[in-house]
Amino acid sequence: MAQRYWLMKTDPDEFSIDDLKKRPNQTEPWDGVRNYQARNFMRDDMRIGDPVLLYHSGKNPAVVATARVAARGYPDPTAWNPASKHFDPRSAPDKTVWCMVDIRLEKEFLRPILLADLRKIPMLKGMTLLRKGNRLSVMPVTGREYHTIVKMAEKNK
DNA sequence: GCCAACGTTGGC
DNA sequence: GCCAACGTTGGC
Repeated sequence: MAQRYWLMKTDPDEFSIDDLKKRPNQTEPWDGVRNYQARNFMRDDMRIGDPVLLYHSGKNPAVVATARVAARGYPDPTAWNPASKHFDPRSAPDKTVWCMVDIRLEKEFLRPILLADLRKIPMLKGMTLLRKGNRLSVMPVTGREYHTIVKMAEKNK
């Protein structure tokens, strides 16, 4: 299969790039995703080494870094932990409903690339992220989209 | 803080 | 199987 590229959202109040930086190997299991489409991408399509754009939602929404898939899809144990806010009683260790991948930080952007700025780039007009009402937290991006955004970040010195 | 858009649930 | 009601996401 051709190289795949991804964009993954996180609410920085929950888990931000600064949290990711502090993790061992700057790697984190991407737990807590509770959307079937996003789960299917992680379970079925993401491969180790796939490039990922890391996105902060909320205030000043922006792409903040590049990252890599560091582990293929595997069961998300928070789903059967009653103490977790992402607990789902339908899930169990022997009956997985939810999956996650590991994400390793690659390079933090010197300056975040704001969503508002992405909207100004004609090349990015078709991006899933920019679609009205988009709520997916894990989504594919094209290679052209990925490289366009990385170049914007490199220029932003 | 508001609200549009979306996904899920549950009654029928 | 339909669809109204509800809860959540997330931009503004």
